[in-house]
Amino acid sequence: MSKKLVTSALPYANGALHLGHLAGAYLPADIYVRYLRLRGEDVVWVCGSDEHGAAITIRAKKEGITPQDIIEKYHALNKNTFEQFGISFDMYHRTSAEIHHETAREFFTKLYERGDQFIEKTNEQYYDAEYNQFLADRFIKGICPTCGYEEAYGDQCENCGSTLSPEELIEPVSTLSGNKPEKKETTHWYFDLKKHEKWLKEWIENGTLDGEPHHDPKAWKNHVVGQCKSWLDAEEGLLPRAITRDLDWGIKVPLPQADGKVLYVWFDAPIGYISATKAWAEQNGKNWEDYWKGDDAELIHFIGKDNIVFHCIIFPAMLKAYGDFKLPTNVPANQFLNFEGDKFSKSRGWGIEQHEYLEEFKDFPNKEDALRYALTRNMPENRDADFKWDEFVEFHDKELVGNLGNYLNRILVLTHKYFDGKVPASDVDLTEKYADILHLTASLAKRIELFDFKQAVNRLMEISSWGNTYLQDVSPWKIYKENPDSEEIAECMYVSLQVVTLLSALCAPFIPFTSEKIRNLLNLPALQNGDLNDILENLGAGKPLIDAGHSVNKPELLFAQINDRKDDSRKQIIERQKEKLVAILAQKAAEEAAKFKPVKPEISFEDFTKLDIRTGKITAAEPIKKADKLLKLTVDLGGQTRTVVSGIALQFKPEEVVGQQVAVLLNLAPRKMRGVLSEGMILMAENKEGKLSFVQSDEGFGEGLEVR
RNA sequence: GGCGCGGUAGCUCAGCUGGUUAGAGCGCAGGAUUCAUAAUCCUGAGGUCGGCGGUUCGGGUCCGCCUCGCGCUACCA
Repeated sequence: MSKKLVTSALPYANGALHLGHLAGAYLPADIYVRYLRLRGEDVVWVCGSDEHGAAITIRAKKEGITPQDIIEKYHALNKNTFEQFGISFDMYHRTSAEIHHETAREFFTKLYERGDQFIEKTNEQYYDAEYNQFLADRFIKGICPTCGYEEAYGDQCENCGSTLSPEELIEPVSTLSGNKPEKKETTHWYFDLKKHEKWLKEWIENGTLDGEPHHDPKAWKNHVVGQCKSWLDAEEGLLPRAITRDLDWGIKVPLPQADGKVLYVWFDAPIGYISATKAWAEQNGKNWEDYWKGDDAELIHFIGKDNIVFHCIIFPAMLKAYGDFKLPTNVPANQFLNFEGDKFSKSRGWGIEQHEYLEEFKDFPNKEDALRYALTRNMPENRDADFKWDEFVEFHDKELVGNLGNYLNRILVLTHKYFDGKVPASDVDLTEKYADILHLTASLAKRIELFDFKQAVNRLMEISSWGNTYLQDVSPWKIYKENPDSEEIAECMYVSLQVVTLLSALCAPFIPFTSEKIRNLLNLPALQNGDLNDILENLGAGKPLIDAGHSVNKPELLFAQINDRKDDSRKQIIERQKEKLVAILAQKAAEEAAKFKPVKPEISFEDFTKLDIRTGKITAAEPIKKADKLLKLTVDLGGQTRTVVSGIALQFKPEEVVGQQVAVLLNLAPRKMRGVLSEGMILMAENKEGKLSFVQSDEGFGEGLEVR
């Protein structure tokens, strides 16, 4: 039997996870793994906390605590929350563990010793002399060259969103000492991805590895293969990627000349899958290598779409460079889940985190499965999806309550009513009765195997729906009025109890808590690994899944309706969530209205007079090739005309701006853009929506006049 | 501009390697039923499958062009 190793993206131990994470990489993997276990497969599912990286140290410094405090907090929170949702990892490890440090160092050393995998580069980087430390991008703050924001980081300005490098910051400051950092030479190692480009292309596009078939590329999701191709087909190809950083939090680079350097977190994180497997194997008396290197080993990564390139290109390249490791047979990445029409955003409070949900819904019966179901039903498998509370309610009340829960309840009530809670005997031909549900069951299984969980869970409801329809068609309550001893009643209940038993097992991967409840109500033993095989076999052979004479327990409701006339407590929980969103929107609107951008640092009058701004008129305009946003403008300045390139093409068509009065900054250093030399800058005002408006003098006032 | 993903009923989405009258759930209209958590079941209305062209006996499904949405990327002095 093949050995399957399943991984889910390691959550960064710097914060809690929201519903989008759950729907992206953990819930689908849980469904898949639970299913495989029920089929008796040899499967191991590993995950864990990703606990390195500069973001954690920065946050620690800001909050006056240690990085260790942070990772302890979030490792515990995330691990615990996953457990509560029934996310059934075989191992939830952490990258701060010694076994991981060893594994990652060993991995690095092996590639280093191969000699041809890494490129060593020395360049100048900012250094904080007081702290005796090189500064990672995020340790440097300064003024954003684009928007003038004073708190921009060395990698990104959080005000305008532009991507920066530390060198671009104006007046850079170390966040450690607050001093101006100095430049100093430092050496780093880069992974030479270019060497792997050729076989990666083969592997991704054709599914062949070393000339042998490896996997069916058509079985991979379109967007996964597409994004990989987009990288592999890029003009410049795959660029070398830095594997080391100057930082004191992480895995020390195992080289004598690399004091004060750690492995870049992206390099050590995926190796976490390996060390987690080692830890699991140690605890369970297994050999981890069977799952990573064995001939019959299969590797499957569950991730969100932001991680595709790492798991389909970079990590496979690392594994191949190391040698012996099997590469993933599939990477069923999900897209993103939005929340009520917008992206999840912690800072804006938009969305709900997993542990928050558990807290807010603590009085909501079967809250774990209610959410698991809603997220599965609307999983972002092939495109972005949107989580809405109204949909949550609809799925819950219509499908879990009305279809599944109600069906079980009907069957249990009738079994007690007519047969004293015992499964009646019947000589009905089950093969014939099973025809439809056998087909649906096979389809459900197939869909899970294809990572199509949304369709799979639909099949589950279709089976329940088949049961409801069948019951309605026979209507034993009608027959009972005429002839209480009719064979037909026994037959109908006998068949229905088979269906309910089938549902108790088939629902387990999706809604495990409910599965357990149904098993209890049916007075059946808890499901064991491999049980689904027996069930499928009996189903195919027309044999009963629950025997005549077996006693079932008294009915109990599986799910309590949210829109309940007699009890609005659950509806109130939902309403509270919706109200929170309304409040956030209102607050946001208020803030926007009151916002006044901070004034830039004071300048002297002399500074101002350096600017030479004059009135002008656009006399010609044309688009620039291969540039979406740029227009080439010819501006009449009275005694002179100039060519100015302006980034306004998204909002203005060339013909619209001809004749436009403008103000032009004339003494700005000329600059070539997309092959056109720009000799000035058109002044524009920009509103909150990003809409542009020309700054201009009155029509006919004149060209070339100075603006002061 | 380049690359990728997507555009199917009012809404959310299925439609495998091209093949008979294009499907489901919700919503809507009508009806049946009472075992059941105002649950269930049946019937119906509703789609020029983003647009144009091509390959084919036949295209939602393949190819080309266009268009719209999203993502990455270049450009924004």
